[in-house]
Parts: sequence; structure tokens; C-alpha cells
Amino acid sequence: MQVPEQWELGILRKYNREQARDIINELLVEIFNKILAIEGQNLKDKGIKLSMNEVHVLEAISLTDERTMSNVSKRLGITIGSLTTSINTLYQKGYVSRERDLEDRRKVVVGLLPKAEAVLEEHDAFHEEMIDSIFEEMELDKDELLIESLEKLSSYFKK
Amino acid sequence: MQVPEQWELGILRKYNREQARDIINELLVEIFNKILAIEGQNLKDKGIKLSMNEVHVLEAISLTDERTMSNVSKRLGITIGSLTTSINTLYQKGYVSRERDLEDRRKVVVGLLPKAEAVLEEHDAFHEEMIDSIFEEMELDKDELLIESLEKLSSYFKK
DNA sequence: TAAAATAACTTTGAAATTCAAACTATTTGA
DNA sequence: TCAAATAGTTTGAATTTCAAAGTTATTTTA
Repeated sequence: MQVPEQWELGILRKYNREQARDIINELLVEIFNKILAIEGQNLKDKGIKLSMNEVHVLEAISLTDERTMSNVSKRLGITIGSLTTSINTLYQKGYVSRERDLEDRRKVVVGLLPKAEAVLEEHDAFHEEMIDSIFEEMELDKDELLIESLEKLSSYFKK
Repeated sequence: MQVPEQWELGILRKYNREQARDIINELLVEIFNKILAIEGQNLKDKGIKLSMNEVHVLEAISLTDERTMSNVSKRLGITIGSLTTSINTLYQKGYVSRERDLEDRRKVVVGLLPKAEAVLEEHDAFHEEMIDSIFEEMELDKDELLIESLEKLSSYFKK
């Protein structure tokens, strides 16, 4: 016997594919802007005179193993030229070091100065706090399945 | 008795709070930049001469009920002044309309012209495709609990 | 090994994006 | 009515971005 499609959907599944899609869409796109805004406000409150963009450059440097201009720009998804201007001002403001690689003198290796490390610590602490408060509100840490799925989602975008 | 490490991982492995935090952090921050880049590339491929930013302005307009400068800028999280310049170029390029509200002549009401609707349709279709391909890869649509959790996560950031 | 190609980066020129603060026009409230 | 509040625009300045051209160093190839 054939069961009407609506039945199956109604009884067996609360969320349909379209709803799920909307939620993920929203999460991935709209929410992010809010986080950026909150982070920016946090920097201001702490008296840090850097844009979120500049903080992300510092973050990218800290997460990159071989810290050449190419590698960092690749991680950020911007051209090397764009990164050059960014590094110019960060160097000027005393956040990063910058020197030629002695092995391959075409390369420029950037590094984080103490001032930058301090900013990144602030930034990390803020992120941890934010996510912890999400956990608390949602009791997420009990939710094995969610974490597992998020990990899959995360790895999907890495490829 | 000591249990081999693999066993524990295989049978008992739980995500701890720190791991979960890292994954969510990554998802919310690093992944988003990749999506933006993919979307931008898609626009280019389709021959659409707009920046992702401009597309987001159009999107914000379409999602706003009373389409005044204030309301749209609030949704975007930028100042009205910033929106003014954005609307200037979009108006110039023929994507949006712009007229004073007759009821309250301080207000400016913006609207989407056919050219903008076409771009948004492209953009929506692309998003749906992207998320559908995530679903397929992950068999996410079977995962009721995930969707529920994501919804909670989403609503957390709305407040 | 000398010339050509490639790689890594900077510079230049131009356009977007953003904000704060000053300014204009309109409406509201006392 | 007139001061205050609201809604936008303009201005001036800084950031951010890219493409394309230029520089220097290294590698490949003929």
C-alpha cells in the first residue's frame, strides 16, 4: 500500500530538508556577521586599536607553520599584494616582524611581536568565553552527535 | 587492568568540552571565509559584476520588511552613512530604486529592481546547491537532532 | 653555463568599504 | 511654536582589496 508523502514526512520526520537548509544557511551566513560585530566591539572595549581584519591577519600568522607571505595570504584567501599592505601597517604599528628568508632570499618571513601575542591572547580568551556561554545556555557538551556532525561539516569545507 | 588506548577511543571516546569548543570555533570563523570566497568566485563565473558585499546589501534589502535606510543598515550591522555610499553605487548601476517615504519625508525607502532580483535568484540557487551537496555528503537530512541543535545555536546568536 | 622561465614579493593605481562627525530636512513633543 | 529628536547625506580619512607591472632571486632548460 502506498502511503501519502505528507504522512511519511509528518510522522517520521519533523524537519524537512528545506527547513534544515534554511537553518544551516542562516547559521553559516547571517550569524557570522554578528560574531564579527561582537568581536569588534570587544576589541574597542579593551582599548585595542586594531580592526578585526588586522586581528585576523595576526591570527592567520599564528596558525601558519612556515610564515611566508604566500602561505599566510593563502590561509587568509587574499592576494599577496593585499597582505603586503596589511603587513606594512602592522609592521609600522609594531605588531609584526618581517625579514628575508636566508635560505631562499625571495621569501619574506613574518613573525608576531609581543604586542601581537597579547592581542591574540585577548582574542582567544574572548572566543572561549563566547563559546562556553553557548554551551551553558544549550547544554551542548552533552550533545555528542552535534559535535560529531559539526566536525563533519567543518571537514567538508576544508576540502 | 589497563585497556589499550585504541579501545578506549573506539568504544568510550567522548568529545570533551575543549574539543567541542575548537570545532565550533573553527566552524564559525574559519569556514565562513571559505564560503565567502566560493560565493565570490561563483559570481565571477556567472559574469556578475558585483562584490559579495554588494550582494549582501541586496540580500538585506530583500529580507527587510520596511525597507528604510535605517532598517537595512541595522540588519547589515553597518552605519547608515556606510549604507548610503553602497546604495549610491547600486543605484548608479541600476540595481536598486530609492525614494522618499511620502508619509514621513525624512525616510528613504529602497527597493530591488529586476536586475537585483535576478542576482538574488542566482545567489539563492547557489546557496541551496551548496548546502544540498553538504547534505548529500553527510546524510544530514536524516539527522534530526543536529538540525534541532543548529536551530538552538542559531537562535542563541539572534538574541 | 647562459638564457629563459618561474617564483616570491612589492609597488602602483584605482575602486570599495568603513566610520565619525558635521550638516540638512522633517517630525514630534512640551 | 520652537527645541529636541529622528532620518539621511556629505565629508574627510583610513582600510581593504585587486590586477597589473616591476624587482629580485632561484630554478629549469637548451
